[in-house]
Amino acid sequence: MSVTIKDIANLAGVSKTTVSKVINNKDESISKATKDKILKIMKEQNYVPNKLAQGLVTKRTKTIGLLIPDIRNPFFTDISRGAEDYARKEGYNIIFCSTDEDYEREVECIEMICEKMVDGIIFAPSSNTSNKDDRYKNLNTPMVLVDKNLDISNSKGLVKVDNKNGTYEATKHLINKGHKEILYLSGPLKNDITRDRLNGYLRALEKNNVNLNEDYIVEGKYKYEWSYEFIKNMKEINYTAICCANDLMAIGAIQALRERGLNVPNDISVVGFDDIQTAKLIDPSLTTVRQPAYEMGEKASEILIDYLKNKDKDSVGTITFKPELIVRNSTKSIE
Amino acid sequence: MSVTIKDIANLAGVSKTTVSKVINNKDESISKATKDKILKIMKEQNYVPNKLAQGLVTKRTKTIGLLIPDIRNPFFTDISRGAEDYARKEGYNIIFCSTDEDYEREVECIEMICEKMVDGIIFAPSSNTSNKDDRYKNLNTPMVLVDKNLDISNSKGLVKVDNKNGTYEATKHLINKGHKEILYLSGPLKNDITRDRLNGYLRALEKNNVNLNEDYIVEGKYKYEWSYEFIKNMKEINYTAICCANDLMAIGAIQALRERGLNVPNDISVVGFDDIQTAKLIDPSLTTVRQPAYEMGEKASEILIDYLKNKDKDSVGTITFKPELIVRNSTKSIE
DNA sequence: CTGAAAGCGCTAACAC
DNA sequence: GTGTTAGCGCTTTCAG
Repeated sequence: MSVTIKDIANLAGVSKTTVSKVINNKDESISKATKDKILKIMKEQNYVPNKLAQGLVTKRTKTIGLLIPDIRNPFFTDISRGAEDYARKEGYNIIFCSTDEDYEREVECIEMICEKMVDGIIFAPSSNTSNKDDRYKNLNTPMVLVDKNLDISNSKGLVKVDNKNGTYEATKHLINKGHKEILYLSGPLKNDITRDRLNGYLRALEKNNVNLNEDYIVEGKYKYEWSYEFIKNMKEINYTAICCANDLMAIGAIQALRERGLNVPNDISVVGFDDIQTAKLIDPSLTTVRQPAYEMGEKASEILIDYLKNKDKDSVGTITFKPELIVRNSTKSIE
Repeated sequence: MSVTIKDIANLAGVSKTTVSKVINNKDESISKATKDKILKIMKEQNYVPNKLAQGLVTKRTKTIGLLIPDIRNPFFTDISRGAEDYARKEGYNIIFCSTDEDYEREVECIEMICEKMVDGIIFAPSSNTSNKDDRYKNLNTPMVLVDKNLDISNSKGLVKVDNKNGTYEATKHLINKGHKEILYLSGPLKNDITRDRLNGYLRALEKNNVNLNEDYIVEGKYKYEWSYEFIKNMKEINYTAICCANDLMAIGAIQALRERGLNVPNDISVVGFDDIQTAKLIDPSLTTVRQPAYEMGEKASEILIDYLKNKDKDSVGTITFKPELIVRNSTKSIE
């Protein structure tokens, strides 16, 4: 069937060992003549070394597993691409699994992936995964966590984004533009990330001596439809700006305001969070907070591969990325 | 280090063979007692069979390679997820590689992936990849092509979308609404897909006895900025509808029309192609043509895995998916 | 400078 | 019902 190291050795009239050495560039001790000969034959025969066999003896497969909730979520799409690009540079491939935030699936996927002897795992746990759980305990495959921490012994680092800082900057931006009545549309507060974002809003008010009006904080859903309905049905619009926990909510709010005859940004300013593609395409384009997802993916790969290169290394701890405020046309100074 | 089949065999006081048989469910001939014992020990020891070793002897790794231009392109994101979901159901994992439409990278990635002994490859070639090239020729890994055909011997099928039919339906929709002056904004015509889409437009006119005005066909770029500038700078708006080769162009056109004081859909109707997320979020929401990317990914996986199950199977030939017209608020009957 | 031999963890005939 | 043996394609001591 396909050509093996043995075939090359026979053809070249040398031993497998010698061929192996040139494959792996451990050829200081091989004469130029035989080396060239082997190389030539390998090329002619279109030989590619079987990584399975290699991996079996070296215990390194040069592939890493990527576990994310859903590749279709743009945040994770970008993380994946970042991870892939860094990995490729280092000669690694990526096996990916979408877990749909499903606990059982996470466990299944980890098992599948470990069987394949990946060298390491980049894992973005679902928001429900409990820290208490010990199902990942027996794992000795090294892991880098993304976005959410887990108390596991083989973790080599955590890459996350400073959500609090994101809404902090967004809110500060509004305050700097003279807004003091700022509605905050939050996602479901049972979730850490959601709470961090809310805290950023609160902190920005506090730091800038803006009074907090509890009524301005509304817990909702991370959906266009939710914010649209909410704003549409509000009795009174007694604020000059809205800070939203994600872009979809911001876009829904803008649409509802428009239908109520209010202009964004002239009457009301709106900021979002995420910087989805739509943010720059709508009218007015949306001021929002971009998460450096691609860079985070790269970093996760980097930490994992660095560790793989030097297994004495300790966990790098938590690497926090700062989100970036992108100012567009949905926010405006008051008056 | 990690526990092997040998350890289990020793612990259970049986041979590796016996353990192997229960691992692979070839246990008709194993007594219930020993089977249970082995199972119990495997569980206790947290044993997972090493797929590398298995693969080395069975010649099947249960992983498939996925080669796409860019995972961040939503069309390919959805294809990937479809492929992944079907593959998982069948016990396969996916290694993915983004090629950035780069010819050299495609070749590199295929090589990397073949070394890892994937059982098959799902390949969406870059638009520039020439049929003439023979670099993929020596491959004996089976392949299913997506979106674009390639003349390779080991192809087991091609999954594509009927682009022509897509613009045909979109144009027909406009004609049905009474439009006769329909501007067509095309992408770069060197590309097959782009030409197919244009042909759909032409065919719809012809079939419905609408005169073709050559001036209505404009070759541009698949970008928001291009159509925005183009419409913004047009001397005369002498049409009642625009059919765009993708959604970004449609959205750019709508923005430019708005800035020229024209209302969509009251003054001008606009249709797009792709159904990106933004399409339903903008105001007015965009009538467009959705490509069944997820389903295409599933199908590609299905074809490949079917073949893997029965290697006598011939190529299934070309499977063509019909795009779906999604009618929203950017189109309206004339008068 | 090169090769023989052992072994990675597993499966698959074929005996017993 | 269960075990023996050979071998998948490769790397790695260790000799020569």
